[in-house]
Amino acid sequence: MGYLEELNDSQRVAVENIEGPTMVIAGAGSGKTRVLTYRIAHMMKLGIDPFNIMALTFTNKAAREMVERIGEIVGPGEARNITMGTFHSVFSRILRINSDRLGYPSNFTIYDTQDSKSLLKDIVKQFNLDDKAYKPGNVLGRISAAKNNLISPESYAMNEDIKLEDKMAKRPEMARIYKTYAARCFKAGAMDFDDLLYQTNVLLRDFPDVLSYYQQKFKYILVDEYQDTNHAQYLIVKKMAAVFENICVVGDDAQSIYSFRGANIKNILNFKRDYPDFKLYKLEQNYRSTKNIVEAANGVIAKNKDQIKKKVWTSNDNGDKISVIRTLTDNEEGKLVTNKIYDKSKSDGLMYSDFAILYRTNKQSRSFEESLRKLNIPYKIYGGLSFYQRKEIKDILSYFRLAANNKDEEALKRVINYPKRGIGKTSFQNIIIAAAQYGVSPWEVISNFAQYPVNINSGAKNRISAFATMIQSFSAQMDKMDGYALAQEIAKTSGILKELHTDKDKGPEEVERYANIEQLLSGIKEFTTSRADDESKALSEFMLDVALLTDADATEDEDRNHVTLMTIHSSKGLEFKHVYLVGLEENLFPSQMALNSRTDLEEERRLFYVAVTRAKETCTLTYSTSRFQWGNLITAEPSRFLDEIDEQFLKHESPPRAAGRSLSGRSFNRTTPTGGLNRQLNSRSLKPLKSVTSGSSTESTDTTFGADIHLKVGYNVEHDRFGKGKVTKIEGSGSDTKASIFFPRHGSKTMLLTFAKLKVLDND
DNA sequence: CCAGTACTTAGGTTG
DNA sequence: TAAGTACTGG
Repeated sequence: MGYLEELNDSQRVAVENIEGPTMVIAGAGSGKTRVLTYRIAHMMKLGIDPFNIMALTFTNKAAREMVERIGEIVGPGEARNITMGTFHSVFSRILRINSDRLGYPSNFTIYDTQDSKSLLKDIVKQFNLDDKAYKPGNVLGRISAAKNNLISPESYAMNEDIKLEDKMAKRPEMARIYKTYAARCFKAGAMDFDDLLYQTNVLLRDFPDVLSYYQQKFKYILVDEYQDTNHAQYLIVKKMAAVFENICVVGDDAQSIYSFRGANIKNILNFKRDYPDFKLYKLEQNYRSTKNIVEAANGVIAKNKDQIKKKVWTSNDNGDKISVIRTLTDNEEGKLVTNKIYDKSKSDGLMYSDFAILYRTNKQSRSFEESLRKLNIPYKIYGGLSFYQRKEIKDILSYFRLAANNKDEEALKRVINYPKRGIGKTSFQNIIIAAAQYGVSPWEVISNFAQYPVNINSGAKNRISAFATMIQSFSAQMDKMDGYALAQEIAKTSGILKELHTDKDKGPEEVERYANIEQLLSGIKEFTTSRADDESKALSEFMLDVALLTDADATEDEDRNHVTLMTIHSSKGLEFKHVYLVGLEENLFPSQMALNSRTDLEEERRLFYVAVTRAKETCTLTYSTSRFQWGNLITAEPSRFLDEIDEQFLKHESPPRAAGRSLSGRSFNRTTPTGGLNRQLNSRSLKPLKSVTSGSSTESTDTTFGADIHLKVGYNVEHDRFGKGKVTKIEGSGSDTKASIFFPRHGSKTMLLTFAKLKVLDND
């Protein structure tokens, strides 16, 4: 068992003691994942059947990587039999198997946040309520909190405290909305994210045989990031572990940063109460960061009142002090950080993937994006709008959803008139009203007007019926046709491809939208071809988990050498050699909303702790004295967290001022004409930057960057999507330069050079 | 029914 | 500022 020798003493005992309730408190960078991985591998070495192990992780990616590493120790075939994944994905699978108990179809749709909000908006409108008081986000948050605390619509309506709260918040009709929302979801055969946990609880509560089955099946349960579980998750785990009590939770109370979505830090503190004879292991040696970083972070987190006592330490070198840099504007902050990354990568011969820019809020990414683009540095933004939430992807997925589950109301709403087929809002509204009257789903109305008369003119009626027939024909193919073939068929027949393929306005965004659809389709193809013979290749199978996938889960087989931009929240569990933590200003970090309560402020502090401890070698903190917010410049104060770091760990740098350091003098590292541009486009679609400089920027030039790919008529080029082609025309100038290119396989395209992913093959 | 335009209002983190 | 919505004229 050589793997045991790779562990330090405290890690090893945590790996070896596999029986009974166990809590592992793991400081930042203390090898938590390694312990979890080896513990499971060790269990299997001792003869425990992987089918009896359930491991709940924070991201699907973490689960995948862990299975892979366990596979290296015990053999990949066996490792695959572990039930491993996020709460949401593991329990959605369990719910599909047992859906009939709850009256849901096994292919129930998973509504994402967009779907939920859209439905709530409808309901608020239908009830004629004030949409200012009942904003979809707020209403959903309220329902979500209720579900996370296992409060049904009925008990919600009867709870006096809740009634009072809602009355105070000027939302007296909340109970009615919750009830209707739940009913509409149920009728649509849909669960929202919170339902996946809520309904699992219902399942385990109301069906003792089901509970007993899973209690016997999962003799060993492991939960990662336990500090971020909410009440619903806590109860599921507790029930399932009740018979064998072989439950191992791993976490760090100092890194609890998800209370806003119901995470309850008390779960970790109450473990002792639930399992009095539990074993506690602490991992306190940090292997990741320098002494300066570890100790600076310790000093800050010590200011929190509520925490489990531990002393994180490291035997690593002192390393560099933490840099603190002030800039005058957010744009300057962007340029400064980008320049530093450029310089350091060159002087130290580093990969761009050694660098991360972390921020509190997604919108801060903008100034860094702009600067990185200008320096041609490849980057990837994580979070924000994920691939699956893009409009064109959601549109086509809605067809797939609707074909798989006709009752899916939100999918129907999305595509009944997309592409345009003359079915307007009023018609659809009347359908919804009729559906409510008859007590059926909208789909039943539109597929059977004879039985459910609706007040719609006959022309629209015919068009709707034609639409319903089309969907039915897709549904009929669902189990017969190969998923990829059906997806293609739907994309074509629905008119989506044509819609995105029209000859007019083929701007870069249209081109990319089309490319995204193609990417989705090729993803489906990959899915069907990778499936074993005994596994279903149906499109519905592909759809099962799509709503649960996030950007962080995307496999990165392509170019990994990019700077990472992400929120601190998404950086949890990751590490980078060089971390730039930006926007350290009062009201931004800590967030303005966290200033009113001690618990909120402590969570911000934990967030700061998480951010700093991502860094292995250097950590740079920046703040700006002014910042653009909603179009006007606001002044900003440095964050209190800067003051909370002991001066001995800090070095204050002054920003390199304009003299001789402006970007314009620097050459863009144009090794290949398209080098960085490609990756930026792959990373994320970005609108053309109209004026790149704004505010106080001192920068003088923003030349025809990107457009100076030296193309001439007659060149042969290669495009990521369209393959090889020949340039037939060049028009416009500067960043508006357009080229017409003839692709033998796709016809002639006109594209903006600034955005086209072109590679020049030759110039004969 | 649709497309273009004027207007309003954003508080933050995610599966 | 920018995105999303409501309105209005065709």
